[in-house]
Amino acid sequence: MGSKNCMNEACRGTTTSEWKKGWSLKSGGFATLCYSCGTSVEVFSSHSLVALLVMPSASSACSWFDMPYMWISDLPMKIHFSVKHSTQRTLVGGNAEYVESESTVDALLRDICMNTWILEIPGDTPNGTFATNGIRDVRPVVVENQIDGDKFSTERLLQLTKAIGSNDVSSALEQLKPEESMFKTRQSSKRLLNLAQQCSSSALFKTDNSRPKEGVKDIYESLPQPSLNFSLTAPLGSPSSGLPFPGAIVEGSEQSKGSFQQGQRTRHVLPKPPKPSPTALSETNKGTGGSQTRVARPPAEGRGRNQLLPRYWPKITDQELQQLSGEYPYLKSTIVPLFEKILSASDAGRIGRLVLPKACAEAYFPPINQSEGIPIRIQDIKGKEWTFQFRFWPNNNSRMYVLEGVTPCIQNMQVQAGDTVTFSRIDPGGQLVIGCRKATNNTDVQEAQTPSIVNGDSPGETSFSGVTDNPLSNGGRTSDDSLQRHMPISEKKKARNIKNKRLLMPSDDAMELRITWEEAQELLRPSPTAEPNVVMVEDHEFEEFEEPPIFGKRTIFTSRPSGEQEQLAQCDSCSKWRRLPVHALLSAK
DNA sequence: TGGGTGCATGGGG
DNA sequence: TCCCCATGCACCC
Repeated sequence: MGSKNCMNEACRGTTTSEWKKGWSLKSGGFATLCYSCGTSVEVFSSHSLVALLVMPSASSACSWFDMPYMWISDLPMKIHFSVKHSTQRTLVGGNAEYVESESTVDALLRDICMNTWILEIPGDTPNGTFATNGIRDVRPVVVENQIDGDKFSTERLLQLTKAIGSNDVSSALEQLKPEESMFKTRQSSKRLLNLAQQCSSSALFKTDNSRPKEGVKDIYESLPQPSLNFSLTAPLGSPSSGLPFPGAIVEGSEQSKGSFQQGQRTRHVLPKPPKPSPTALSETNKGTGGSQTRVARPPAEGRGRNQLLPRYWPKITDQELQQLSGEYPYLKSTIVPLFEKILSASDAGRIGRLVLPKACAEAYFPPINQSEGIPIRIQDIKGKEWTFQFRFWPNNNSRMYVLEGVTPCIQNMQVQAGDTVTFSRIDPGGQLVIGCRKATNNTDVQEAQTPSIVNGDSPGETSFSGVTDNPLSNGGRTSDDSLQRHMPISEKKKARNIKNKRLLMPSDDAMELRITWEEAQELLRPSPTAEPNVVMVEDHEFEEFEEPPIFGKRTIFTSRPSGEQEQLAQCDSCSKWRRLPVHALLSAK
């Protein structure tokens, strides 16, 4: 057995009181480090991390960092990290040569924070990788160093660092004056996009020093230009960009941690929202501006995304996206809407099972092989984390995916059947987020309430009272449940058969029909083009029309000089008042 | 007996 | 005709 060397190239020590495990190695196992280096790695891994990305001209800040800086191979930048530790000064210097877009830096830092990166310690340490191990409490701060380096003073850095030290990222960021805002030039946007894209396309970087840097440039060239939509809705990737990042790997040690995220992030793509089309993949909120346009967005790519029905496409406005982003001050810009579903009665019922569209489940949730499934953590938009059981049932040679245990969450969000639950993902990181949207019109509600609209009405009645009953408002048991319990089987089947959505009409229309025949009569009027024939019936003169009456503006009843009642309706075309056709009157009686 | 669980059924796309 | 999925329902505890 040969002598051991510390695998930190800067050390290479051969003697130590204790050998420690360092970063994971491509070849498996961990780097062997001397006690000192190993301890540094431990400290780094177990404490909050503060990363400051600064422009090269601020490289003087490097003198502050007391840890090996991280060279992200294949990326045209260096990031210096240091450990935020109670006994240590928290600051980092570094240089990121290509930083422009706030959103991309956010994405980068977010990824650093929430995922595991394999970072290479600079120098000739081909096997020297370093895992950040998804440090969750990282508070990344992006600090601009203006091209004019004077604006980015050491003093300023210290100010910011002080804020950081209190773990108050917001205040640290707020201290950044607008003129200090980074990322103002467009010059390097592509490179930054690429950077963030690479960061987000894999939670785990495998570095490869042997790869020529030209490859990076190729990726730049194929990147889309940043835009609001891009930054907010588009995952940082594009199929045409040649992603996944060629160096991306799924490290075995981390696979269990987020395997499904890996798979997605290496391929995800979210095309720009389609233009609102009259064919109804979109709906626009009344009286709102463009930012409120609710657009059905083809979701981020996932397994089987192509099979995703448009009805499950997330319909989310830019404004909502921004609101979502607002929930994550430093996570903004990469909330990726995945899919949504209008809650059915059974989804929102007491059983607590939310049926997931199969394609969505298979596209965006971890693959499961066992029927009992796996627990899955999903945050709501308030950041509260819920654990559901994601599982499936065999069903006709297929599967039926459900989320179990959703009742508390459903109740917490105060949603009910007809409301929409949305599933999004924070990228990078892959954290699933569940949100909700209240039904904006009765159609959605009614659709989900179909079971309540069963033959509860006796023949001859014209009431559509079932429409207004919300089955979820009383705990999910629908009114027809009790009815059906007392029905013979055949009647039950009949009742079920009536649950035909195509027979339904929007509630507004139904409401229109919740009137008496007398009231309906007032709405009858002759067709505008109809010419009456005057007929005498039992000495009474009636205008008779060939064409049936139509529903329209209310009619009025008047009395003739003879004392007889007649019904008049105003003609649309000529505005003249006309008598209603006799058969309308007769049938009304 | 009531609630939970898992599968079956059947309408509808 | 196939597949999805909302919901029914039998079984179990």
